[in-house]
Amino acid sequence: MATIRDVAKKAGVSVATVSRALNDKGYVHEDTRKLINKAIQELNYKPNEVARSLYKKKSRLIGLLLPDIRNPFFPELARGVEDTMQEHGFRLIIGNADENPAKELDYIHTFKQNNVIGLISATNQTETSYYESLGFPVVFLDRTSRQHPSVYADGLAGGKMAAQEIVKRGSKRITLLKGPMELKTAQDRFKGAIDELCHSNVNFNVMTTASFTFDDAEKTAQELFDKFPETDGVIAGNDLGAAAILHEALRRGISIPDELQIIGYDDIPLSSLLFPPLSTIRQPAYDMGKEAAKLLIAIINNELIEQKNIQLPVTFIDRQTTRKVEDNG
Amino acid sequence: MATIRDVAKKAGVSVATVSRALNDKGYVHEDTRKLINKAIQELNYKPNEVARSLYKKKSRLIGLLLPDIRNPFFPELARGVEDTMQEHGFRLIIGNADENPAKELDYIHTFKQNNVIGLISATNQTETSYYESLGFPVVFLDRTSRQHPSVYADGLAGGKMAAQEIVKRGSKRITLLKGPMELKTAQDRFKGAIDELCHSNVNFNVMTTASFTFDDAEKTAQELFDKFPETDGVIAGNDLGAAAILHEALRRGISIPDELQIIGYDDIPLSSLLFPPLSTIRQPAYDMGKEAAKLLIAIINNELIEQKNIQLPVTFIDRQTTRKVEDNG
DNA sequence: TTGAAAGCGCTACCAT
DNA sequence: ATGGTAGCGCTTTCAA
Repeated sequence: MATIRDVAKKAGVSVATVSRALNDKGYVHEDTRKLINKAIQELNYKPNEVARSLYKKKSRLIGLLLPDIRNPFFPELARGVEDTMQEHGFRLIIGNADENPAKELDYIHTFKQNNVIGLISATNQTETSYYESLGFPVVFLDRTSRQHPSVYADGLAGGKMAAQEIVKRGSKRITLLKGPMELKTAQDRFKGAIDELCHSNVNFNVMTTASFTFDDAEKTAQELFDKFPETDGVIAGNDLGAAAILHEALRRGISIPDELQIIGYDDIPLSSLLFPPLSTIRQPAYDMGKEAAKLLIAIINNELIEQKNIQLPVTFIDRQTTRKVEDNG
Repeated sequence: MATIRDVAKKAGVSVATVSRALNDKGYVHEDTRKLINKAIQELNYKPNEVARSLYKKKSRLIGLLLPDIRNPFFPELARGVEDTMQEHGFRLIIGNADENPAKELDYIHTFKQNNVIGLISATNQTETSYYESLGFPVVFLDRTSRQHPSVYADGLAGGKMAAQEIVKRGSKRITLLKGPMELKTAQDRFKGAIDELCHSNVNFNVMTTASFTFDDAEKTAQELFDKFPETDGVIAGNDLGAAAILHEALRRGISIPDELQIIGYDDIPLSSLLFPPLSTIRQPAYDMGKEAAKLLIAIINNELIEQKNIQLPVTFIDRQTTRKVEDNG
């Protein structure tokens, strides 16, 4: 591996000059620059980012912490972050916290020890103390926060919307699935839904799901039909949960959406691939990632931030697990 | 951030002694060690990995390069790698190459510039020259290779198995979906299937899918039913593709599995959540990730490797997009 | 058993 | 416009 010394020697200049040429800082004569570039070419020289980072105490690396890489919502988020970071010359290192505080802390250390220049965290932990005095800016993604900059979708509105749409379409005995307690975003959408349901003229009951994983989704689905067989409308905590409900309903020969309506949450790519395609509340995952990246970059560049908590709107995606609305006039 | 100097000062010893204590190298008196540990505690000292890495030219970081983080197969792979690496004290940095050679190369540079100690690559590019003379070991995952160590599932057997099972269950006019040309693993399973089909007594035709993405899967599904309406059995290139076929078939009112049988490939978590649940050839993604991690660690530790190309078996998962087999005697 | 000092590759200050 | 050099935090000889 060629070093800056090798380049300097080959170009017949000092390392200081090479460094200046490399970073476009200070004066470098045009001819000298050409000499240097030639040497760089010939040696296939790439600056050692570790040495750079050691001196500057900042790398070009951004940490991205995901709670569960297996939930399709998060890769989508990650892509939004990645694409934006790429454009701005930052590189992403992704950590998967696995809904596990110990792993989360571990990754935060790794990020810190490797001099990341900033961190985007999409984990669910309430333990915000991990993020204090890290020495680099943090943006929370898919999570609200007062103290830290954050990007999230409007969960209250989303929950309300889900309830409105399913009621409007005629469900009378609704089961509302409540996501994990510790997940603030899940609680928001739950709260939005329950508010709306309380103000409407329908019966409903509430079931709590332990987590947003495949396994728990399947368990919850089974339980739902055993406990509340008269349900004619389900508002799920996320699309994975909705997919499991849909699956179980079809298995039991329940006709969708005639006997049972289902509304999911997230609009993960899989949702349109289900049959019938899933009606859901769409969170703009990719855009959320993009916004978080832009926000972090702005902070890194010390731009003044007009809005450090960005809330993105959600939309109802009217597919085929809900009936066509009757009134339209 | 406390440095090793601070610790040394506080403990009243030299930095060299602290370093020795830190790394369990050379002699350190028990009393001195206690003093040092106390200082480390009080200062909440964490060694700077960047400085370490600069000197040793090796970090504790492992690069993992994924072709497409949105395809659920890869997060599964990643989890296998991650869990094993975690156990051994290595940290993972994940890059998403997005099926894009430029991004792939870019990540390889990032890994190199950040002194990763090893790399696991699950990308599809045939461009193996990127991986020459990197200065650290590389293990290919979900990809065969002669020159480099690799871990993959038996695609030939998988394709053959898919064909056998669907023929055994009575499909007579089969459409075989062929994955992207540049994807060696896809070609293997295709080859396995077509070999078997040629030796059997059924008609079949072949359709090529552009890529293994959600969008292309949907397009291919539409096309299939337009072009080959008489198809009574589909062997898909992967589960995403199979899900799209299933979706389109149900949309057109085709009864599954009575009129049409479908076999997928991968067994991603979503497959059992579809309705009817998808019959598929299972690749042990998590285990593949684990094996790749173990192999890389062995190479890093200079252990002698008895087997540098590890092939894992695939299995047929008999769910409900295939009929029950008739003969069983 | 311990410490002084060199050096990993780079940047930035200060001379020239 | 260019170069010498200190120093980022750590590990590792080598000497004591």
